[in-house]
Amino acid sequence: MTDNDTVPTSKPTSKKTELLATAARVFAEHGYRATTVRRIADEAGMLAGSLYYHFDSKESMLDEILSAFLDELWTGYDAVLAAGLGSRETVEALVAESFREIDRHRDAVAVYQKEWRHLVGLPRFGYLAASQRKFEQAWLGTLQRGAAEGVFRADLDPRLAYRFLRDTVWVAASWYRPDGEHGPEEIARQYLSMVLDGLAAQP
Amino acid sequence: MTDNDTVPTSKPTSKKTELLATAARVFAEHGYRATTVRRIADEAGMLAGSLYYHFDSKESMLDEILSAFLDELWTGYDAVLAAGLGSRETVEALVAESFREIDRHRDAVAVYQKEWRHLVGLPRFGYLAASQRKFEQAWLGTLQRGAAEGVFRADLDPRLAYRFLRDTVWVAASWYRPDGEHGPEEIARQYLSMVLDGLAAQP
Amino acid sequence: MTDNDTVPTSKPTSKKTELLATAARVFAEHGYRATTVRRIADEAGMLAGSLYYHFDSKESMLDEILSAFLDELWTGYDAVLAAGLGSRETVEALVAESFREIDRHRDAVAVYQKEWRHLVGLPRFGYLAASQRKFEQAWLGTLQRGAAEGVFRADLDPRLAYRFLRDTVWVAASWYRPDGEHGPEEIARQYLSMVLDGLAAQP
Amino acid sequence: MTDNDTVPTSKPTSKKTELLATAARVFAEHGYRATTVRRIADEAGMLAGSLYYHFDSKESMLDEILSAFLDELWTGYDAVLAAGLGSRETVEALVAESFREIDRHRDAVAVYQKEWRHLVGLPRFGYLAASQRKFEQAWLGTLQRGAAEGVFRADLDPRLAYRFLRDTVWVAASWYRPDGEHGPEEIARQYLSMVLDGLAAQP
DNA sequence: TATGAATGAGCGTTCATTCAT
DNA sequence: TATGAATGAACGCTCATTCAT
Repeated sequence: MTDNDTVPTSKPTSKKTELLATAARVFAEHGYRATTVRRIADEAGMLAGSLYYHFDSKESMLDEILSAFLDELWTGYDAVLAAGLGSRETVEALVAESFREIDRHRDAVAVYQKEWRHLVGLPRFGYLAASQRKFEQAWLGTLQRGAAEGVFRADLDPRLAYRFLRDTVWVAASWYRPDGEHGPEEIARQYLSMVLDGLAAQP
Repeated sequence: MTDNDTVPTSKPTSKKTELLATAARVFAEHGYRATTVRRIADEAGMLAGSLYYHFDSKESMLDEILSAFLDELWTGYDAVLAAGLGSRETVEALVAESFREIDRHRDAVAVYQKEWRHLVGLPRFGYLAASQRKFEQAWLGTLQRGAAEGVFRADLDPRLAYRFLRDTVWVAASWYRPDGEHGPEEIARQYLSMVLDGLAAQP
Repeated sequence: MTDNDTVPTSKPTSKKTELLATAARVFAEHGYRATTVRRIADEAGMLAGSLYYHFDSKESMLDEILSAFLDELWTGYDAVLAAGLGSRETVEALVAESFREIDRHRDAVAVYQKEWRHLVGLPRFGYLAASQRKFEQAWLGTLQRGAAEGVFRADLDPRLAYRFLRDTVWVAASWYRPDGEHGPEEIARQYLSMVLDGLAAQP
Repeated sequence: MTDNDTVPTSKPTSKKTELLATAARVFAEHGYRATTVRRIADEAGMLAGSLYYHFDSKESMLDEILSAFLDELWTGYDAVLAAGLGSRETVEALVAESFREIDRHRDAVAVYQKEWRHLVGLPRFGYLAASQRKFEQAWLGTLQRGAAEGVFRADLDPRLAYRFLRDTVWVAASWYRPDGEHGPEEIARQYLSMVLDGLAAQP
């Protein structure tokens, strides 16, 4: 019996996963283009060339970061959408889920926000466009359903309301840092309060 | 009498101004880093080296684009702030002014949004930090004044409300395109309606 | 038993050292400014960009060439100055050491001669000025000591004599090529004879 | 009667001559390659392109600077050589003439010293090689005649003595600045004393 | 698995030069 | 005579990528 027989007991975050986390952090901080693969390697304690044992290219790192994030996002979103909630409860649950994803994938979200516009046209990143279509259907559909039911205001351009809601939530990724008093649930609660009831005092 | 006799009545946009508009457009579309000076020159119909007759560097183009935008922005903001309006009217006027600036400097705003985080630490762009401090004072002060006067809700974290409002307005630059039905004033009106009164139907 | 069995006995001049020798040769021949890094790379059998694996910049090549030369020069000079020789013997030993350095670092000396005036003001090359001050102290001090002791003529402007001696020796680097009959020791001997006793026939 | 009628009374240094003096000064200070034509134009108070009304190229400025200097040098040298002096007096007169030329054409001499090696191979500057051949004949011949006559030491390699004398005089151009006490004649006198009689005290 | 060394395409920039005005 | 604007070639340098070891 040798050491090789033992199963690793520490959580099996593979080297690859660690490298992706490092890359995501640097991409988020400096932008994808401005990040050199040498910089990623430095922060990972290896030489630039060595990364190519783990990844085909810098672009494939970006690809894996974004698709991993979107996979998790849709796992959460799909669960909400399948739960058969009312339209207001659906919006609340989607917003809460969004802030939870921002909390868990902050770097990936920041990278996504910065880069999707330049990537969406590339064949390799075709899934971004697909995700965005599905995303818009989910949100816009919920808002329109709510407007028809009298839960949401009917006097607003639904597309404008959709963009307002979408941007308002996701831009938070650029500054949101979890701390003692503002966990993702608390941020979500306050955001929902602002978005649904407005900033103006009730008369 | 021929056209040649007339003095040009359209403002004589200098070559430099035209080049800055071209550069801003390309920066906005592809990002500052990803934009090559050869690309800018191509779109301006000249060779890359020729740009250096008009500008010291690629960075100085960016500088001129951003500072021209901020100068105009503050001209508008300062007028609003000096008008002695009530806090709600001030917010309405600032939002309207913001959409007007987005309309007139769409490319510059997009560049600003994408790049300020990487620029704010550079000595040359120190004015960005100064502008941001002044910006926060203006908005946050107005929101707090309104909360104290009972015009805005007092149960919200004012910093969160400030960020919400700020992001919500400026992110619009990334998708807003003026068209027949949605001029900047109309967009501002609808945004204000959402932001102040919320998306939920009134009970 | 083949050649492959023998351990290389020649000192293993590193790639970096070889590249510096190549660079020094090209700098000496064409001047630092007129030398392109592509030219150096060509002569080293690589591409221009590859040089940057070994060096930070063209300027750092120059820096390493000059500081390596000055280090060796001062090793020799310091040994002479510490030997406690008489003033005439000190001059003779310094001249001999100088020609030995010219012989071993001919390219570096030529580069030094051509470029020091443009470099001495740059912070990076501050050590050039320090070296020159120390150099002048060593030579001028020795000449003045010899004049006081009656070994050297006392009717000459010492600063003029210093410059005369300094230039006279080092300019030789621009034409000196070692050959069978004129090794550095022989050149030094004849130079000393001219410098100390003059060209005129003794009456 | 108008101002236009007056004949210029100041010496008619043409614009071209002024520009050449400016160019020579900048070439001497920074080197030919490192000098931009824009810099010359700046110092002359015009734009770079304007220089091309006066000169064909940057190289032609260099050409005119060097050939003007050599013309004057040879006027002086030829007069000395034609005077039928003894060999020692010839050497003394040539040295004195050299320092006079250094005094009057300091910039041109400095440029010559720095650049001749890179120019001598170019067809346009073929006259440099011709001048150098003639120069060597004049000096070497005089030294050899003097050695044969017993005026100069016969135990020295004449070529070495020639180079020693040549370099020793002309390198002075790199540091010589005329002042109250050291005019060209005084410098020449002291140099001749060192060169002919040596630095050592007479026994 | 990782390294050391190199590649090659492309980047921002410089600069001598041209030329219509 | 001089200017303003442009050209085009070349420069120093960067960087994603490759590959023998």
